Amino acid sequence: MTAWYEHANSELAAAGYRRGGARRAVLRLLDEQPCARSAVEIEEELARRPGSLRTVSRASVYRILDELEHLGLLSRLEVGQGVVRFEAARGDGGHHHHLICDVCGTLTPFTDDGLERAITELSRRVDLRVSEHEVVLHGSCADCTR
Amino acid sequence: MTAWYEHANSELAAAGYRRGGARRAVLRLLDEQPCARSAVEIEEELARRPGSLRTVSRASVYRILDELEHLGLLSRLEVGQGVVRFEAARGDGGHHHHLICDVCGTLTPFTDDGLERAITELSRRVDLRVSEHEVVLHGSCADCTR
DNA sequence: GTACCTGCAAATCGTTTGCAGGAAA
DNA sequence: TTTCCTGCAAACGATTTGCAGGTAC
Repeated sequence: MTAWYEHANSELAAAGYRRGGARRAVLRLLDEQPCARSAVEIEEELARRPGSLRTVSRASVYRILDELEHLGLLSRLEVGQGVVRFEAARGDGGHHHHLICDVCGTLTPFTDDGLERAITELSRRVDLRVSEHEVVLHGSCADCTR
Repeated sequence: MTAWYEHANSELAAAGYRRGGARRAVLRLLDEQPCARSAVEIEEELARRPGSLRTVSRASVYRILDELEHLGLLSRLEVGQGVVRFEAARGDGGHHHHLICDVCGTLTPFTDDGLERAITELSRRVDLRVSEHEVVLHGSCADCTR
């Protein structure tokens, strides 16, 4: 469990949410993920390991993801195939963007300082109060290109 | 009608597609758009002006968008609300990215050379053969911030 | 005990597909 | 006439919602 998990719990408590077993399971699973996951993936992963966590119904997974996103604890990522994925918003330390293989669908995170600088600068000049940004590079990964 | 419209028509002919009235109407509508549109928006817009273009069934809109995307004539954009939007891929001249107001949903195009340079450079070092990229800045627009 | 939390099943909504008639070549 | 193009309606799959029972406080 990382600082994000602790932070998420206190934010939830501060927002008046009660402790619910389903929510804790979703939080812990998301806390372990290296990259964004969809609601269906989360539901299946939780069902796959009844020992360590617990199963959570699909409706609850969606509701929980929605609450967490509204509290700013998750980042939403939409990329290909009309599926929405979420990942822990860990603040500056965990900020990254995504590479997606359009052949196999694999999602990989990456970071780039030059990119961040360019985005910070242009955010100042556009006619929008920018709260978040997201960059996705599409292509074919090493496995699929071979 | 722009060069893109002409180009799209010859690409379609070269790919062996016949001339269909529905496809021409979708092409012309997309040719007029300043920014990405969803299938539903396209269907409604076509139905709204029976004089200049013609109505096209929703299924055909989806099929046509799919064909055009596979021929590289359209760029796909997924941003918020689980809706897929498409816009004419006009080549270097028309390359741009998007600002989205998370309050009212308005989509606005923008361009930035510094951003493009940063992306070109990082595309070289990542483990993906990059074919496209997309940048979205989220926030609240001037109207919604006031 | 009250108000929130959860699961189930039904409802939505964007998108896709099967099929039959109409149009282009 | 052959093959493609379209529309309609049904099918699909992700997401949302209504409702009833369970749980935190």
